[in-house]
Amino acid sequence: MPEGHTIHRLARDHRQKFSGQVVTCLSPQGRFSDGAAAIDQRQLTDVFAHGKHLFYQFGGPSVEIRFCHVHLGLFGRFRPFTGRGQDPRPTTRWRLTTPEGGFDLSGPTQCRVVSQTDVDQVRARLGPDPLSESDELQRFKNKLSKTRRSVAAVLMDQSVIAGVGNIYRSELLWFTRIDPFKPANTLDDDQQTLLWSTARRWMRIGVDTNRIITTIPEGEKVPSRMTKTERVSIYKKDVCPECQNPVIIDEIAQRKLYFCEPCQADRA
DNA sequence: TTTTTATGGTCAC
DNA sequence: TGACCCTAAAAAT
Repeated sequence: MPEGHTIHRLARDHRQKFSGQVVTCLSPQGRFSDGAAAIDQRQLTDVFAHGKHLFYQFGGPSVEIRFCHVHLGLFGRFRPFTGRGQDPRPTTRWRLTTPEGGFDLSGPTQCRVVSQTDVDQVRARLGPDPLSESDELQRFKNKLSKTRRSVAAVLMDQSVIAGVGNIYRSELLWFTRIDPFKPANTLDDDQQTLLWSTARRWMRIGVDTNRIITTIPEGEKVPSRMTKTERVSIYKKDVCPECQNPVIIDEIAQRKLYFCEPCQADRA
């Protein structure tokens, strides 16, 4: 489920539900036993996200601040529960419980207890996040102008733009009518700006709805009911909604890119 | 029932 | 570029 919007939504939900509370932590699977013990019975003081990375901050009186760093990867998943919850499935890496409820985490690429320094190091490697409150358009432009790699490859590079994943990538390139193979440093100012502002707009919708929706015109309200096919324009589609030509599937940066050749023919 | 696929990322060569 | 890690649901058989 995870592109950046999912992670930011999780941060918001978990912060609202659990921060301020003293939590019980376990690792039913066993692979996170030491980490869980290190944060067990501590107070959760904050939860925040940067790109696809999630950070849980633990304080408590007169103890060193610790963080749990979570990255869901492709398979990671949170399952919330109320009350005491069911017996965890055996793959549950981390169970966090408060008196009202908690969550089970399974399948993450990363789930480790780390220091403030570690958090800073992870974040230093990440590029600007379209979901950060401050608008980092200029940083994004600088990153783009420094590489000759294709724009399709670069949009998946978390050090260039943190949080965009494979669906948003295809959708962004189609919406902006940019040729996916165009070198990133040949984009003009309008293209750079449109990519960034569209990512910001879509991903904020993504956090609010907990879904990837890229078909709402700017300024319009998101309908309460939308089918899967209505939510995106090009990803996993057979034909281009603009010109009806067949959608091309190609692998760029190890992931399937969906695009329309005639509509995105703006070669450098 | 088995195989494939998925919104991700790292490391070695 | 390929090998590998992680898990679960959908698709194929």
